[in-house]
Amino acid sequence: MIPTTAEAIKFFLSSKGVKPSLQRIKIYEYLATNKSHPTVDEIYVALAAELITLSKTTVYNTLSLFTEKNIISSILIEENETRYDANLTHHGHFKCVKCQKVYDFNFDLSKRQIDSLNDFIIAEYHAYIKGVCKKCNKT
Amino acid sequence: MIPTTAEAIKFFLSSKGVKPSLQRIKIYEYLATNKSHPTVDEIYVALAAELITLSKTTVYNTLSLFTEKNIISSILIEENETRYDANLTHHGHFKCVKCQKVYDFNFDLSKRQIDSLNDFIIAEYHAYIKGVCKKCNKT
DNA sequence: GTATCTGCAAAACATTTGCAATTCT
DNA sequence: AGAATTGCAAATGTTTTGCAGATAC
Repeated sequence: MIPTTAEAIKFFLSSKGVKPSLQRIKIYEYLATNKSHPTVDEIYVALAAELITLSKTTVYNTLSLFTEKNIISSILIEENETRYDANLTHHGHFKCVKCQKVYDFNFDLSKRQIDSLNDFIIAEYHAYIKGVCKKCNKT
Repeated sequence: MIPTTAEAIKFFLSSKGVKPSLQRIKIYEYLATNKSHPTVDEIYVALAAELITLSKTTVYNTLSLFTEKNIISSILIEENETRYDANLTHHGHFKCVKCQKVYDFNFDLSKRQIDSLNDFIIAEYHAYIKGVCKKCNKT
């Protein structure tokens, strides 16, 4: 399960070899409680209200560190924006080209046998779909 | 089949409603004959030798136009680099984190039933995997 | 008190935009 | 000539880097 309380996050980050500074805890907490797959900017804007000295550099540093340590994963759906996800279970992402929202969908590419990749070492599986979501489709 | 001769490309682009200028033909030809999923820069550098007045703006314009008209597709595997592919059949991409090469693999996400996306309109399917390729794994 | 972490300012890239020159018919 | 295309130069936006000050153990 993904930890969501400050205490649990503190413990979780420590267990991954990351010192749980206030900034790091808050950034992880934001990712864990907002399943919106936010961009760096979204995280920065949301947290800057509370952490008034927060810099974007710290957000970048922290997200890179988390990604390296396999604490979160980065997802690519749109050019020139990287999004982040605290949910490390295998799943796909759907981006609505109208409302820009990113939805999760149930799909595990790792369960598929892919013959042409025999003898390849696989580190990450990603699946994404673009289109128009149910809501936007109605309007 | 993907056209690869200048004549065939000329005809193909016209059939898609795109005027076949020299630059456009050369850019399409590069994509059709180099299955390396090149970046904008790779295309530009490769063609600038021959088309000495070629500008990167034209490469950008042309690739955007091709993507809009569904003549090619853009693929995202790495942050801050968009790659392009003239092969429009459904398939996945594998990027080797050592040699940086991008391989195709056989996989068609569109054939999978994804229940959580019922009533969603789907425009594009993408699957990509990162890891270490067979060759790099041996060395 | 020494390592690490944070954050400002500047740099580095990829991509886009405005616009003038060129090309095609 | 008129419309579309090309390409230069400048602008934009995201991410990275260098470094100084702050913080933690």
